[in-house]
Amino acid sequence: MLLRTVSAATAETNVATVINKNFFDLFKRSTSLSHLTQTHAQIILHGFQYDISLLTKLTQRLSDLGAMYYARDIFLSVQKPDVFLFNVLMRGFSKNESPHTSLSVFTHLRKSTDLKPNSTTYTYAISAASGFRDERVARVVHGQAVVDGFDSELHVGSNIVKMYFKFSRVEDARKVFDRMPEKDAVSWNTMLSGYRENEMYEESIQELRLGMQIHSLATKTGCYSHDFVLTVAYNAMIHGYTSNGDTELSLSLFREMVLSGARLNSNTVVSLIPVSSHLMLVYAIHGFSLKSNFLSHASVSTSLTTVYSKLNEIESAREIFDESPDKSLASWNAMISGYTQNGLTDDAISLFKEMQKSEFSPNPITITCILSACAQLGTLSLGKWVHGLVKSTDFESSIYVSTALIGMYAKCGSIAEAHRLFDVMPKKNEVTWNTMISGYGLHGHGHEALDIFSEMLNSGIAPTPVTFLCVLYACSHAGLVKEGDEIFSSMIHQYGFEPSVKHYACMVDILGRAGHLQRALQFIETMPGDPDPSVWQTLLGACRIHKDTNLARTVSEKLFELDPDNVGYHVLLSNIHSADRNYPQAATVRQTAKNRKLAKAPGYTLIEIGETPHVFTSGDQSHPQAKAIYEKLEKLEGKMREAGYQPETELALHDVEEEERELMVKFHSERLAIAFGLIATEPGTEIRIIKNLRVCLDCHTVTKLISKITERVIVVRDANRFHHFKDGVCSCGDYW
DNA sequence: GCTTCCCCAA
Repeated sequence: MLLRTVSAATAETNVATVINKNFFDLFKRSTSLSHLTQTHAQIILHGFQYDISLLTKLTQRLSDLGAMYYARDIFLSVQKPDVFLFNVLMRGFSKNESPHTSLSVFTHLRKSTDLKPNSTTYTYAISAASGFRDERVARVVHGQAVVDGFDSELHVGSNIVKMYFKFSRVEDARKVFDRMPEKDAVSWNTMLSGYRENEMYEESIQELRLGMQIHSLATKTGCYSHDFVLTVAYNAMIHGYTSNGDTELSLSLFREMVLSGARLNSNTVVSLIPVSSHLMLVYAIHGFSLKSNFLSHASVSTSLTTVYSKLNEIESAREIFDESPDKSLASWNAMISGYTQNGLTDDAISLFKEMQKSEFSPNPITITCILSACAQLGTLSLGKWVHGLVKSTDFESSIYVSTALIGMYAKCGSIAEAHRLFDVMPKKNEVTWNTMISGYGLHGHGHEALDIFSEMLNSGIAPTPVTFLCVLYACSHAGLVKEGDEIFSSMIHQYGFEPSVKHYACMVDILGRAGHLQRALQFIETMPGDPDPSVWQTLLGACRIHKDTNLARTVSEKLFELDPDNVGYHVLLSNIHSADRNYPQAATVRQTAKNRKLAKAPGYTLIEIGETPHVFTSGDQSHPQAKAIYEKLEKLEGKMREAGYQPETELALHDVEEEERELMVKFHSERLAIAFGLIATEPGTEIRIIKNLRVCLDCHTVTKLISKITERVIVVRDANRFHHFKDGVCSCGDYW
C-alpha cells in the first residue's frame, strides 16, 4: 500500500514535470499577448498557478511584449517571490523605458525583504540607473554594489563601465575597468565602444592594441585564453567605423584583422556590411561569406538582403533570401522591406502572404513594412485588413505601426480616418507629426497642415528638417506663398537649420506654381552651392504650368547638361513646345528622346471594386467588361459635349494628327477606370482611383464634369497628390 | 540584423 502511494506520487511528479515542460514549450511559441493570456489560463486550469518557475517565465515573456501592468500583477500574485522573479521584473521595467520603476523594485528587494541580491540583480539595477538623467542615481547604485561586493564582478563591472561612459565619465569608467580582476570579450568591447561613443578614437585604437598585446602575451605564456577578445574587439571597432560611415578606416581595420591572424566570425561580416556604398564591395563580402560558410547565419544573410535591397539589387537580395537555410523573422522582414522600398509592392504583399503560411508570425516591423506597401499602392481594403490584424494584437502600441497606419489612411484617401487615429494616439513622435502634416499637404489642405504644425510646436515637439519639408510641401500644394516664405525664413533664423537642396526645391515649387517664375529663378541663383537637377526640374514644371517657353528653354538646357539621360526632361520639354503650338520643335525633342531610346513610363490606373483590384492602361481592351466601359464613355461624352465640353489636347502627345490625338486622350487609363467604377458600383457610391502619373488637364476637366453629371464623388490619387471631385468642382482648385 | 515621415518629374 505504502509502495503504491509512493509510486503514485512519483508518477504524479513525472506528470507534473511533463506538463511543466509543455508550458515552457507553449511560452516559446507564444508570440502575442493573446497567446500568453491563453497559456496563463491553461496554467491556472491545470492548477499550476503557484508554480514560481512558470510564473517567472510568464513575467519574462510579458515583459518582452511590453505588457508591464500584467507582468506586475503576476508578480504581486506570488506570495513569496524569489530573487529570480525580482530580477525578471526589474529587467522588464528597464527594457520598457521605466528605469524608475525598475529601481524601486530593486529598493523594495533590498529594504523590505530578506532576500540577497545577486550579481544579475546588480546588472539590471545598473542598467536601470543608466536610464536616469541624473548621474547621482548611478553613483548611489554603484556604491550599493561596492557594499554588497559585486562591483568587480565580471558582468556587473562591465555594466558599471558602460554606465559611466553613458554619462561621459570616461575617467570613472577607466578606474572601474582597471579594478576588474577578470575581463572578457564583453568588457573589452564595452571599453572600446565607450571610447568610441565619446569620440575618443585614439584611445579606442590604443585600447585595441593593448587588447592585442594581452592576447599575444596570453597565447605565448598560456596563462589564460582570451580567444575571442581580439575577434570581438576588432568586430566592435569595424562596426563602429562602419556605422559612422568611415569606409576607409573600417576596411583598413578589416585588413589588419585578417593579417593579425585573428579569427573571423559571422559578426565580422555583419559589422562590415553596411560599408556597402559600392556594389563591388558587397559582391566581395558576399563571396567571402559564401566561402567561409557564413551565409548560413541568419544575421549575415539578413544583412546582405538588406544591403542588396538598398542598392536596388532586388534579385540578388531575393537569391540570398531564398538560399538562406536558417531564416529568421528578421530575414522575412528584410526581404519584405526590400520590396517595399524598391516600389515592388505586389511582391511585398505576396511575400507577406507566404510568410503567414510559414512558421513565423508578423511582428510590428513586418506590419510597418506592409502598411507602407499599402500606402504606396493605395489599397485601402488591404490596409483596413491589416488594421484589423493590428487591433487583434497589441501592435497598436508600437509608435512605428500607428504612424504607418496614419500614413496608410492618408495615402489611401481617408484623411479623416488618419486624423482620427492621430488624435487618439497617446504617444506621438516627430515622425507621427510629420506624417499628419504631409497627409494634409497631399490632400491640398494647406491650412489644416499649418494648424497641425503649430499644434506640434505648442506641444513642445521640436520640428526637424523633414518637418519643414512637409510643411513647405503642404504650402506649395495649397498655393500658400506668403506662409511658405515665412516658414522657410523661420526655419533658418529661428530654428537654425541649414536649408538642404530639398528645401530649396520646395521653395522653388511654391514660387513657381504660384506664377512667380522670376522670383523662383532668382531664388535658385542665390542658393549656396550648385543647384542640382531636382531644383531645375521643379522650375521647369512651373514653366509648363505657366507656359513660359523662353525660361523653359534656358532651364532645359541646364538640365540636359546636368543629366542627359533622364527621360523626364525630354517629355516635359516636348510638352512645353506643344503647349506653345510649336509642333516641329516638340517633334525634334521627342526624336532626340527616341534616338536615345528613352521611353515615357506607361500610365496606369487602379480601381478596387470590393476587394478586387482592376488595373487599366491607356486604350486598354483587355478588361472582360471592356465593351460596356467604352459604351459608357461614349454616352458620357455626349452629355459632356451638350454641356459645352471641348477636349483640350495640348498636353498630350503631339506628333499625331489632331483627331487621333483626341482619341488617345479620350481613353486615358483613368477614364476607363472611372467608367468601370460607374458600371460596377451602386449609384451614389464614392469612386476612388489611383493613377501612377499626374492626371492630365483634359482628364481633370472631364472628371469634374462626370462628377456633376453622375452625381458621384470621385477621389483621384495621382503621382503626387489627391483630387476630390464633387459636383463639377475639384478640391485642388485646379491648382496642381 | 529588419520599421514610420521627406521636393520635383513621368
